[in-house]
Amino acid sequence: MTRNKLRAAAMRLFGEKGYDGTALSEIAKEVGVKTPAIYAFYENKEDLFMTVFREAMESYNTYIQELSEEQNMTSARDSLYRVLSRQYEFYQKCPEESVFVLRYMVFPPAFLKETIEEAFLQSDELLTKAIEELIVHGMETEAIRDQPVQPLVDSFLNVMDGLSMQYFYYTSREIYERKLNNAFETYWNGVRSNYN
Amino acid sequence: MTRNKLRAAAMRLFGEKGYDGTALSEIAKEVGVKTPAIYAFYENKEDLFMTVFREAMESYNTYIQELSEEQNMTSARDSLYRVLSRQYEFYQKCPEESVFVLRYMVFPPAFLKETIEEAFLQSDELLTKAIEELIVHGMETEAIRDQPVQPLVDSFLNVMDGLSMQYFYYTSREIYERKLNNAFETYWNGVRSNYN
Amino acid sequence: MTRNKLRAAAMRLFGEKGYDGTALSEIAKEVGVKTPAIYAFYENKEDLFMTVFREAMESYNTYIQELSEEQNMTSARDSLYRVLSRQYEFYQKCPEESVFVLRYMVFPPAFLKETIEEAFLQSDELLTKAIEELIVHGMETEAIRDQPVQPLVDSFLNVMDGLSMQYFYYTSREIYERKLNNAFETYWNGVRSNYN
Amino acid sequence: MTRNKLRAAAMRLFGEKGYDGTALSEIAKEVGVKTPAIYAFYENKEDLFMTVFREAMESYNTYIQELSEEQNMTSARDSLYRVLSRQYEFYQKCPEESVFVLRYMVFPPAFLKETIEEAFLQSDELLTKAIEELIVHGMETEAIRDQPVQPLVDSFLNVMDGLSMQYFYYTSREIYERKLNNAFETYWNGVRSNYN
DNA sequence: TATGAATGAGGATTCATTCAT
DNA sequence: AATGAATGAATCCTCATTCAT
Repeated sequence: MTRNKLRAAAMRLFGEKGYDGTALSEIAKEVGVKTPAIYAFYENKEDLFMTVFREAMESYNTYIQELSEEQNMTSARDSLYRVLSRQYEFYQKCPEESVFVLRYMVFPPAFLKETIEEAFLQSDELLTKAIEELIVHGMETEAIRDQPVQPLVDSFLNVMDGLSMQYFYYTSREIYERKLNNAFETYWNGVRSNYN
Repeated sequence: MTRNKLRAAAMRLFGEKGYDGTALSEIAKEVGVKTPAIYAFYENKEDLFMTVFREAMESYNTYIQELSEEQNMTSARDSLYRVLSRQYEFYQKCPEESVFVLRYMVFPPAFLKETIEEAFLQSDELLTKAIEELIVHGMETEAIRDQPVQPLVDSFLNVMDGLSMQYFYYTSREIYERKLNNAFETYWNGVRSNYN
Repeated sequence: MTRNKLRAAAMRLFGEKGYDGTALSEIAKEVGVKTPAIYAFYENKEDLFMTVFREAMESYNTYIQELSEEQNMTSARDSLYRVLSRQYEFYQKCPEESVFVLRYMVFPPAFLKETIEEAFLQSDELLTKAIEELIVHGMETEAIRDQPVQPLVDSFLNVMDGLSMQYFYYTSREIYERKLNNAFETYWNGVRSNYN
Repeated sequence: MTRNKLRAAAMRLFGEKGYDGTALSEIAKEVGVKTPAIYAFYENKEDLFMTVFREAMESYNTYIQELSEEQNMTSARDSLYRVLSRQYEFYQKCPEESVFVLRYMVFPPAFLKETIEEAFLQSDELLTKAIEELIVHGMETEAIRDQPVQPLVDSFLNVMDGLSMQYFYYTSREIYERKLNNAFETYWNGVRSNYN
């Protein structure tokens, strides 16, 4: 119980204030426990952080994995849009995990640099593959103009990354949703075939 | 002299390791001076940080401002592309400033949250206006299909933000350049008129 | 069972790393038990230490006591030599007890200073008496030159103390045995009568 | 100034209470300074300890070195006796250094084991050589019976080691001096020639 | 302008100990 | 007899900051 509450508090605080900006005492206090209690569950600050990091990554990867699984029946347009809105959903449902992942993906603490690079590459590959399938499927059904696939994947990922950043500095829901839709629409215009 | 060296070192270190992760002693050491020397030039850590922050923002804003100024003669396509490549140039020429701006734009330390939000909004407005002009110009010359402007601006900014993030986690130059070109091409495809 | 294993582990670790340098958790771990289990058998760290201390002293004293008991039949030379070799035997058979006794005899933790001084004096007296008897016996049989007894006792104890220290910093068996024999030989030369 | 006072306080406290039993705060308090001030002069606790250790060793070695230098004119008996009384002098003049050296020679903290063994061997060799010269000199002048040298060196060192230990647990000056004289007398009886 | 000395505040971590189970 | 959870006290150490020089 305490173990999990600690994990949750750590996720939130590390995400919000950074590794160095978060004192173990704050995490403990948030859980209603004294600092040394943390050491009953985690070896040290790094260990707590790593545990949280792994959990956040897993949570994020799970969400990505599920993309490939539900793609099937829907149109390419819908399923690509679905990717963006699922990402948005994830940010809303798991704001702590999201901030955490984003923060440490881009600005890992020194001791995590390598681990994170690996985790990132792995995650990136998964996502790339999922998007690729959707796009290929779109070409097969002629929703997307026939053309080299990689550029379309690249630019879709670019849209996603852009939306990631923007989620965190446009706090207004409406503005974000507008941006999401507009970004997607332009992307779709750029890739779709002229038949529909 | 020392004052400037301190600013530069602070820029680099605050950017790389974060506000809390950077000790004044590290900054001093990088400059070859003892910690208390810092206090001859800056009131305290926050002051040093703020100075650096203002400088980075100014550097970034200058680069944006210049966008509007040189837009004129070239085609809309070229000038939009120019925006992306200038951003890229900025990242390459001023990597310290870039990391710094990106980091504190997205993850400001608590005491800076408000200041940064203002600075961000201001900067964002500048950029938005500049892009808007380019796009309107593009429509006037019929390079861009006639349509509401805001969505095109939104999605261009989205492309830019995406490229920002990607610059920091795709370390390979080639990959990044490919991604930049692909993102732009898709964007352009999505907005251009069918005449060219 | 556990009680004894704890005692043994404590003996070894307190002897090797000192009172302050040994954490209860180490002792527990060596026994394969969690720290609080110690409190089922011992009141606290001091109590455990004292128990161990008493045991080590008893073990040491027993060995000394036995000296007097077997002295009888043999020649003075042999029985004095026997004292040194029995001390050596003790070090080899009970290395933990030996280190422990030596360490806390010379460097008792503050809270034990008085207790240990008493224990030491008592032990010293026992030993002194035993040696004295051997020497007197040696004079009676004219193996040892007739002369005041105390100086001979003093210097024999000095030889013993010297060998104690040396045992702990000359790790090589051979060197130690050589030193033992040489020390004894010189001593014997210094005290023996000229008849043999 | 503070640096030296710290060294002195550390010498005393480390010697008296052991490495783990001595808190930096105690050392600081003895000097009339707050704990962090220590870090202006020493890297950390180990560094302070090592500095003190080196100083104590040097002090001890110097004393040994001087033995060889003044040996010349005096009789072998006098110069050997001189060694013991100089050792005694050293204990009295530099009680802190003495306790320190003895304690860590016999019971080094784990992180010092190797360093100390080296230091010890080196010191031991110096001393051995010095004693050897005195004894050889004694044989040349026929004060000492002609015989193999090593045993006489061994047993003299044994006497010295014995007196080391005894100095620390016989607190009475008179008793110690008696023991010193008696030990020496017996030793000398054991080695001297019969001519004098 | 720069430094050495010093400090208060705070941070991670260890440890002996307690208590409910 | 043994453990998991928790804590108070203390330890080493870092850091921003001050001040006299």
